[in-house]
Amino acid sequence: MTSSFSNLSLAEPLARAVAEMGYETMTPIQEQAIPVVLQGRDVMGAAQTGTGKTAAFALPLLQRMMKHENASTSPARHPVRALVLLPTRELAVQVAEQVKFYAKYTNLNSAVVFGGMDMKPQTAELKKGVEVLVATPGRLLDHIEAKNAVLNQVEYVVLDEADRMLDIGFLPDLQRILSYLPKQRITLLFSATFSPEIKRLASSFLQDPVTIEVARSNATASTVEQHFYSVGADDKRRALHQILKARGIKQAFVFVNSKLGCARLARSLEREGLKTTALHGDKSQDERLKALDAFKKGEVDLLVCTDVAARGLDIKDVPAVFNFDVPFNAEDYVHRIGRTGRAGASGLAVSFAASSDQRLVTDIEKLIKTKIEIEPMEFEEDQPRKEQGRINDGRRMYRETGEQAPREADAAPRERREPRERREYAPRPAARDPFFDKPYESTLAPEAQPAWEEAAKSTSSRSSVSANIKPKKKVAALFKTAA
DNA sequence: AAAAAAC
Repeated sequence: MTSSFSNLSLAEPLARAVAEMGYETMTPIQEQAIPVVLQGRDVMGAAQTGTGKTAAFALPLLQRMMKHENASTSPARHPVRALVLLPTRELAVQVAEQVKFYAKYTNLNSAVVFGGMDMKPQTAELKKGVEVLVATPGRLLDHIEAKNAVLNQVEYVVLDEADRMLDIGFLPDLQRILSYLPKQRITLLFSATFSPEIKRLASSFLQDPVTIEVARSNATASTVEQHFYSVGADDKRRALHQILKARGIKQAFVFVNSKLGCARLARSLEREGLKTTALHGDKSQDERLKALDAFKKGEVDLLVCTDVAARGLDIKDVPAVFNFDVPFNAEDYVHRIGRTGRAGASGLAVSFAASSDQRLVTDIEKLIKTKIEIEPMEFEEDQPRKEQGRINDGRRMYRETGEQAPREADAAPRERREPRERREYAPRPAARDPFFDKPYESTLAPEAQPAWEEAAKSTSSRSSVSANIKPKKKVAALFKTAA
């Protein structure tokens, strides 16, 4: 029997917010996780994308915090009692909004801190006193080091998208953050994907955890129709146009593997008449938030993005996801296509696989335990390919039709060009630098060292390679090219 | 083969 939120006997202020949200029946992950979190147990929770994981931890957490209000401190001060960590800034914003909504009738304050934006307003917010802090790792460390955030009274830590937070790129920051927290605390990990290694690593962060798996982890939502088409790189745009048209798709995520590819594709599609915006990590944070907002409001139809948008983003009724490139990690496939088919809605996921992507497709097949047929892409006849080539006067022409492209001035207005972006796309070859001749020294703060060493011991050899070794590899590469 | 996360 599925149970409703009303049987939960949530505190009245929370029940009111839940009702306002329109929630009635709990999703399976909510049904299973909420009672366990209310008991104060550590949790490792896996559930498919789009099934309400945020509410599954936020509601019971707020409920407990209301019950044990100011248990450990004087009422005059508001120390951070719950910390929620996320792997991208946009996700931090989204989760913070949700937490704020659930807590709106309680006395609990919440705030969000993330990089790419001015420190000052965040600092001011923190000084007011915040019980629930939502954050991305780097900026949180900044605030900790600036003594804007004191975390020694944290009772709850949530790692959302936990497998990402524990991966090699985030682990050092995460370790440092955890080293500032009391050892006695409740830790909650949530994700749609958990590899066996990550599960093992995760258990070293948890005390006697309850594992909740409402579906096999790594499972895709059954409401998403998935297709793989065999398409060469040059035909992908044509294929995209055709499928959008044939299936009458109004809005879609279009995932690309690199930031440069993302910026280029967005520009091409815009020029080809599609309402498009790009979201990737080389844009300013302001532009990132604006791009996402425009897509949410339906002002643009296509969000061309990197994996910055692969996880967690909850946008209602997006009917389709395109993998313009097959993702390098099979897990990212699960997360990417999880942007559609949310909350029981139906969705379409279309991936373009070049022949060189065969291995990646096999990886995905293994992960989701589903046979993938790569279908041939059949193009409608007499649709001339409009490939553009440079001609002498610098103007462009369409190769196959011979038709000349409009002058820049006549063309549709482009997005404002960013000089910064261009610089980063054309890095100069690295010069030999005396720095690299010195042995690498850890830049970790001394107080973080023990935690770091502990992590190195407890993780697999692959994970322990992280921050210390990488620079050495670079050194080796430099010597090779120099020799 | 890349992206993300701090200045």
